[in-house]
Amino acid sequence: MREAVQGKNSVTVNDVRDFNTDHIFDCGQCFRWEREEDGSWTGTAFGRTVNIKYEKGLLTIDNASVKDFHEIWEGYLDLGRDYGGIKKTLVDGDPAMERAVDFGSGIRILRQDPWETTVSFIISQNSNIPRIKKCIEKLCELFGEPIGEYRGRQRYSFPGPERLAGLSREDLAPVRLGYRDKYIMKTSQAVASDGGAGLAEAAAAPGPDAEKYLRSLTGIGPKVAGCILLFGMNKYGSFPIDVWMKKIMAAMYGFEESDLKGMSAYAREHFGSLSGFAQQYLYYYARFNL
DNA sequence: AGCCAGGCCCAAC
DNA sequence: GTTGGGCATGGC
Repeated sequence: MREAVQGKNSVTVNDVRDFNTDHIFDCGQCFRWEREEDGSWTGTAFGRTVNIKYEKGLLTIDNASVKDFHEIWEGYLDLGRDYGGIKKTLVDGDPAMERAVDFGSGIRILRQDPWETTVSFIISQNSNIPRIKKCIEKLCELFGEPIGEYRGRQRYSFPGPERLAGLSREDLAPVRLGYRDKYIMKTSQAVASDGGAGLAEAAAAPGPDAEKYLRSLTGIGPKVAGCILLFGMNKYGSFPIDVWMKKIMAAMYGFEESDLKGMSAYAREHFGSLSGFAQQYLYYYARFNL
């Protein structure tokens, strides 16, 4: 457990390494964080809105208590993990990976809520990040719970499966989900049908079992499942491949962009249980350099 | 204006 | 089991 110091409605943590808020919140793993003028980031997770600032080893979380820090943010930000060690392992004998790791050296894989991650990545398919963010914010405004005002704006929680399961296409129309509306409806109904037990079991199960459950839901194929496994279920052997990953795997490792199987096999062999971390360094590098 | 986006479903091989 | 067309919408 990290030592955290209570300030005026804020918490500070010292000696945080391998951490960069721009890398973390702008690497496509989360959609509810916005960059402020001063370079800090404001966002909502697990029903709380905070502002996170990082400078030279000092992490400041505003609108949070030490209790919140240990209950939510320490885990969410994955502060217990040795990213230095992970990077060293990945970079060893791989100059391409070294470039990617240097570029996104402060990336951390957030430990997000499984349900929010599931819905978010169903929405993400065949879309782009600015639009995905807008859809999710609208979804929360319309169907989440108001959780108080922060920095001059009312904030909303992410709506649970029971709430979304009761909605019609007409209800969802203002969210502008396009054809994904029926995926959200069907998956919400399926998850709510057992009170979320199936999803919770999947999150606690080994990767392949979790993937089987996710693939049984409507609107979740291999790529979306991979993202949910990685960002919402702590399955770090997952290596989701989207169009950007195809491009970077072609550019850096010489694959044909159509050779998904080859890419997956390569990740399994060379990155193994660290495939998810490798994927994030490569994805972030691709997004800003290709 | 037109192409593309953190793809999936479904039908046809 | 693989492949290809269709899909809603908006960012750029």
